[in-house]
Amino acid sequence: MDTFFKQVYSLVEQIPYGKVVSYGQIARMLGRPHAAREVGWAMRCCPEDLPWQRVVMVDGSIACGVFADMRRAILETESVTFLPDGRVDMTLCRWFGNDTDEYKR
DNA sequence: TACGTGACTTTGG
DNA sequence: CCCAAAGCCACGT
Repeated sequence: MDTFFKQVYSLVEQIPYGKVVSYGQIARMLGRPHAAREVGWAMRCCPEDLPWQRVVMVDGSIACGVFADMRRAILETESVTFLPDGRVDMTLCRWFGNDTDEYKR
């Protein structure tokens, strides 16, 4: 992992089953609190090995894209808790790094 | 090298 | 509470 990009992939791969993380959250973990868009850029590459569907907006809503509906379906399959609004329950499913707590507000 | 764009976040009206 | 605008970082052209 030499690039921010690679770090994003590694981090997303570490997201446990039934958990989700926001773009800004990831960016903050990697030391780029304002690089949320970059995370989205990395996701745009859509590696099949990458569970990018677990990466959502900070408010729990699914990111843009024609696959938005599909992503929601996948997350439901992942046993992720959804709110009646159609958003992920970040309160219960937000995943924090293993030990890093620097990104905690 | 410079400008434009984007699967975001936060703050203000 | 909802809508709009600004800010930030990296890649593509």
